[in-house]
Amino acid sequence: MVNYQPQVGYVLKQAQSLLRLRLEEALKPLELTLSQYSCLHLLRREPGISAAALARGTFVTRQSMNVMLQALLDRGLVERPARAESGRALPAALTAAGVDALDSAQTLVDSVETRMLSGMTESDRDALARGLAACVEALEVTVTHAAGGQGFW
Amino acid sequence: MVNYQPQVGYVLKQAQSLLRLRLEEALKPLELTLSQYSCLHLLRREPGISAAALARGTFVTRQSMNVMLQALLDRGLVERPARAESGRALPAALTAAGVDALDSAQTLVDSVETRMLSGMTESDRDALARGLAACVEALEVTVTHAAGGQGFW
DNA sequence: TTGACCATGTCAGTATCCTGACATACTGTT
DNA sequence: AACAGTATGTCAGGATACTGACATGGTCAA
Repeated sequence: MVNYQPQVGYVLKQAQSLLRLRLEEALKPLELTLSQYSCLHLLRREPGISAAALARGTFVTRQSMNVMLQALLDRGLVERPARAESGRALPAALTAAGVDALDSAQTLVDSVETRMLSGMTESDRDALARGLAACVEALEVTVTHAAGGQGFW
Repeated sequence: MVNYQPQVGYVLKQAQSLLRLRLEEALKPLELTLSQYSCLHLLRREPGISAAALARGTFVTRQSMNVMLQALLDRGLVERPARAESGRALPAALTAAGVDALDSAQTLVDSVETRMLSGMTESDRDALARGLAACVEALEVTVTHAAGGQGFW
């Protein structure tokens, strides 16, 4: 075998697929999808964020994010003014019910992630996180804009 | 900050999203989806494989795989008998055109992966691959069945 | 042989996400 | 002030993947 690079791409896809599956399973009792959880999580971290910024932070288009936000609005987990005070961006924020739902979800998500990282040493986890971060950096074209993506997980 | 675990999950999602994006961009000139490439790749590695097995190896359902296979059949990249000689499984295989398309795609995919892993040492790449493999193992419930998923990337 | 069990292929319906397009509001340059 | 450029929200349409269900074919135990 000449190069091992292909293995990394496949294992990356495999790990993310499996993690997504387990997280969806864990969140199912709460009637939350993984994307919705990501949205709520980012909303707690950055209250008043716009839908477009939410979309960038959760790796979906702003169109998809607005559909998702509408569902969360209908369920009373998120609130957003009908009109912006200044500019076009409509600042979204969690409601009290949204905070409660996120708290419940966070426990389940943390449990899955802890399971995923069990059996690894602290330095192993650091190496993994740094390796993945290096991949992201290498795949980014515009480094300037990328700096806006603050880790919120 | 108490625990770093959440960071790993987020960066994992970020890396996979970005890799997927770059691969889709790279494959676009060939009119191939990343899922279609994965399908062709696995078909070369395991000729005569069933659609259900293809689905497991590419992390989609067998229903989705059959739709994808139909498209590849229509384009003449894959061939599959109308009836099985024994059992229900219909063995699929690449056509000559399919091999050509895969060869072209492989070059593009390898280039993206090489870019992703650039700037990392050999031991960094090994650590990354081993860390991801450990995550997969920890998230699997049935280890016996999982052994069927041979890396084919 | 009979029956339960499992894997595969397939059909139907649904959900989610995407691309393309347009109008609106700010920003910076001329 | 006027203009191009950028960012946001939104509407419309299509592509892709999923869940649920059913029939078929093979396997294994009673």
